[in-house]
Amino acid sequence: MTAPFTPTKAPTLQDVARAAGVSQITASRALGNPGIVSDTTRARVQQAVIDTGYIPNLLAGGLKSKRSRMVAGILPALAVAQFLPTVQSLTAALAQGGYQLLLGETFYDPQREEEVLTAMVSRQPDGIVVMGLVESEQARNRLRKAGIPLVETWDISDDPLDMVIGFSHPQVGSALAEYFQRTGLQHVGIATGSDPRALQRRDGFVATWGRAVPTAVVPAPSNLELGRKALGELLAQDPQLQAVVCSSDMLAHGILVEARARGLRVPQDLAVSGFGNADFSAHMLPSITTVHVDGPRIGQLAAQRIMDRCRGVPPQKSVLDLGFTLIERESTAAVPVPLNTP
Amino acid sequence: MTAPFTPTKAPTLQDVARAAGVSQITASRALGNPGIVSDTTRARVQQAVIDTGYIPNLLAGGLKSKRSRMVAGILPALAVAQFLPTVQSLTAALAQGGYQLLLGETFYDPQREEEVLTAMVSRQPDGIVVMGLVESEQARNRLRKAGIPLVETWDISDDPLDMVIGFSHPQVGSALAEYFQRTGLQHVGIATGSDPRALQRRDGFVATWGRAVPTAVVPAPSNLELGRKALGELLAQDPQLQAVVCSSDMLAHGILVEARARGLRVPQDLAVSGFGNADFSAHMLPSITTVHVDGPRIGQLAAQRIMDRCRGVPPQKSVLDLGFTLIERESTAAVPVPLNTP
DNA sequence: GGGAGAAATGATATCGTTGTCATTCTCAGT
DNA sequence: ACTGAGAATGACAACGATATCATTTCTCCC
Repeated sequence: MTAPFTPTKAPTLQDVARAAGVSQITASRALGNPGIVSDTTRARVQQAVIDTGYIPNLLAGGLKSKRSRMVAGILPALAVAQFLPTVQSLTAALAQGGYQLLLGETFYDPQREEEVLTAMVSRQPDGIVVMGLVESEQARNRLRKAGIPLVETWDISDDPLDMVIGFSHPQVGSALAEYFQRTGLQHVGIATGSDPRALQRRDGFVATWGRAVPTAVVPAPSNLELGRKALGELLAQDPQLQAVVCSSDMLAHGILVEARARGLRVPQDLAVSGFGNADFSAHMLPSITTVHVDGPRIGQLAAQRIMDRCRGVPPQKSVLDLGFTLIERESTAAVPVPLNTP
Repeated sequence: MTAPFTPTKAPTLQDVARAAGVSQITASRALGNPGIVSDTTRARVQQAVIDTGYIPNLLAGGLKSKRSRMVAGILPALAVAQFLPTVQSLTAALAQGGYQLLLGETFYDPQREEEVLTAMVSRQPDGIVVMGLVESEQARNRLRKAGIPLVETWDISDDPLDMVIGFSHPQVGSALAEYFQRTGLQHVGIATGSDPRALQRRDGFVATWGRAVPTAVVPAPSNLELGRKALGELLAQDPQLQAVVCSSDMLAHGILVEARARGLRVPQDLAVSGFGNADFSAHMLPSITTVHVDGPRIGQLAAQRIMDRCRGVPPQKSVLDLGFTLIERESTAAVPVPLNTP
């Protein structure tokens, strides 16, 4: 029978203070608010920290100060590649400010979302960053009451819980529809993941396109294999298919592969577009036309907004539309009508 | 001048106890140790929780109980795709046990590693999971003293800090060398990321191969573009190049693309292998020969070991070699000698 | 030299929970 | 009815830091 793991007794601020010959509270100030202690005291405390190997207990500090210096980051799944640059820049920006990221995955499941959010809130994060919007109405209510600074990202909303940094998915769909309208291609299909934002882009596309189009919906998160299958489905729906609009670059990649397997040339026989501007898209053969969104900036801004708010900076405009850019590349380059036609 | 954000006064256990008409400590037990309170009391407390909207403060609980119910997860960067399945299964397994993941990125930088680990330790995690081994000697010392359950993963080690779950990178390199030796190909090159484990695989390859090979080292994390460039470098070093061994599937993918750009057929003119068995590898044209490692299992085992240790289960064998599998696919399929030759 | 004001330090209470020990209550067994 | 074991509950202190208010020490200027 072994005793459960218990941390070996670590030195506390009390030990540091004793070693430095000052009171505990002075030691606390020397570390947390160095400006208000004398130079000699500060030096003595700093030396004592080194001697004792003291590492502050942020749980204890956070309990009293109500600043946990943690931020919750919630996303559907790490496998959703489009969010990774955002999460990466978020952690980096937070780390710089002394904050850490608490990670939660919802798997596009409202119930999981509620559980994850409750688990997060109980850890008293100083802020919450959500990839996408908070779906569950119950979760929305609880978050409103919790009053924790919150940033919803990768979307915009009429009814934000707090702050929103993103762009309009219907507009993306609409822009893609306009782009393909200019190509003059008639037989356009859609391959889309089943997540809410991808479906919004599809709806935006269809609305602007003006008529129904063959569609293959694959479960999110999408991948290359699903892209290959999707092309089969779309060709079954319309053997004269000329173009496929995809909800992710990996899906578009799958279309590319399957097209080659079937002897279809891209873009001559089939035009393909993606979404997200993945790091591989510019370097494929053919390179993939896609929609670029500044993911790292989203993460960086979210981190900044939350840290600002904790420092007492008044809230800025709460809905920030970062927009998007359609990047035309080889996978749709055989367009008969030039892009800049008015 | 706005006041800094402060959480609105949330109901505490005290409020729940008052609402339920019991003492605070009984309320605590009703929630944390339901077996030892009477059925009626438990029901009253649970109702009070709902009425008040109580969410426990795990910071406070953790301070006293010395159980933060958080686990630190440290990886070089989220952009290193091979770790994602591990992190994903880790968060999932931890969430199931009521634990949350604190994320830290080191960017292959020992100093960052130290900073990140200090930041983590100060949040009193119940365990730490590191992708790879802890590099910095100073960090290793501090972690030894901290006495926190720790799992190093994706590698094995003679001198583990605590627990290790992974496999031998030199052995991977060696297995690849043996495989390519059976093919009879003479002109083999290596395209590798600059991270320590990729370099170990390279060294293992070279040791078994028996002589120096053309090598292109690209900065980690690797991507498709770097793979394309690497093929150029390797062809410059050896115009008769017949095969490229890559340190990641994305790098191999880049080789594939660049080969096509140069009119080289894979595998007839150039054999290519990767590492990691990315989700796209099996579905490419040609599919990519690669080395498979059970990433999700690593995450799941790491979570289990740490949670077990917190529950008092005695430490198991501290070094666990999960091995790896070489998966032969089309990108090396034109081998003249059958794979199973003794 | 005296006193005002700032700088530096300290004492005490507190954050919200759980561990420990003490107390009350219930009920079977004699 | 009495004892004692066990169940159920409670009182109190403590976790390790910071907020608040109080006190001491120093500096500077008239």
